[in-house]
Amino acid sequence: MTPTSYLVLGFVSRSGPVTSYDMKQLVKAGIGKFWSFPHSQLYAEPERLVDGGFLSSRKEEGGRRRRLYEITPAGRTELEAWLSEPSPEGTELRDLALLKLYFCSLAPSEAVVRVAKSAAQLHADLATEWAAVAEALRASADPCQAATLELGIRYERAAAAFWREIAEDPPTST
Amino acid sequence: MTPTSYLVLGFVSRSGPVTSYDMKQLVKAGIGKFWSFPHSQLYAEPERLVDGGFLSSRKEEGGRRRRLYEITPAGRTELEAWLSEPSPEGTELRDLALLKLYFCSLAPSEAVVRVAKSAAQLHADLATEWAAVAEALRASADPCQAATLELGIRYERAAAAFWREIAEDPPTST
DNA sequence: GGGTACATGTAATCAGTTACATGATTTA
DNA sequence: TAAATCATGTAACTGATTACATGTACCC
Repeated sequence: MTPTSYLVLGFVSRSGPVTSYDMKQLVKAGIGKFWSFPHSQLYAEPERLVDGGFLSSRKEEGGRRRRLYEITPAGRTELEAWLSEPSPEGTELRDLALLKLYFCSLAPSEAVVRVAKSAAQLHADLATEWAAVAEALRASADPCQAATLELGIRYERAAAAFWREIAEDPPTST
Repeated sequence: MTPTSYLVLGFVSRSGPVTSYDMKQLVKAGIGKFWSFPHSQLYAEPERLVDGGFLSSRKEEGGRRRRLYEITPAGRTELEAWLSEPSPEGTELRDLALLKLYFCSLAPSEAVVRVAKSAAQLHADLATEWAAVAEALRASADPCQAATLELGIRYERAAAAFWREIAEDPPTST
């Protein structure tokens, strides 16, 4: 079971019979803001879960003949067990700008400033964008999704501040 | 070119002739704290870069006959171009605990509290651990590496605080 | 001198990425 | 009715993960 497996199990369990395209939309509207899941995986992964007995699938008769997925008892058991057990892994913070900063001693300080300014702008924009999304979620729907976005927003704000500091006083300048 | 490519290019450029094992150690000491690179990639990727003309390799004669890598002019050009251009991608925040929180409406609130408490402890521990590493780096060596870790530390502190709040007032309780 | 941990890789599998391709709806 | 966009997948490739395997140094 990969993270994608649990993502799919969660969507199917929460949103009833869904298609891969539905999940693609759900990703785009929420978790996908900071953890990207390519849509081809949202087509491939449910098939694996059907093979494993965690989902059942059926095809629409008319129209687009889409594949609809539903969770099985085994799938529900698996998901609930996973949700209940602590995660000891910590966070992967994958950021190419940060990797560039890591090697900034190899670059001229103008380059570092350029990268830092662009990152500061980006993270500031993302923070405001997500804040709007979270606001909408909080009002209408699931507080769990809103809470998840909240950590993302806090990260984006911290990142924006951090990159502004780097742009002002790049580590190579000393 | 993948992120791993640039990681390897950066290490080889910064630390002169290095072996894959050296890079494994470098990862472990720094960037690997929040972005994991499995050691098998640190063996595979340099070979790809040699094929592409970005690195040269030679074998030690005596002893362990290890493979040592050095950067070529083409490799240096590639690395410097990459370092100088802004990164528009943003950060991937991959965290299984956060994914669990995203689906917390499917779990009993005791489970959410359990996961949140464990995550709070974990992130608090990581924050103090990295702070020590960053302190050592700041004193002896490269301020760029220390700066990079700094964002990691801020994230860990924010995450620890966030999860404490979740544990106290889980979203499902309402 | 036997065990343990460090060091150095390889191999097999599988997931993830990118690109391609086509059918169905809407809109101009 | 043609164009554009939304919807729904498939295929090829390649990188990442996991597991295996063996050699070397150190320490008890």
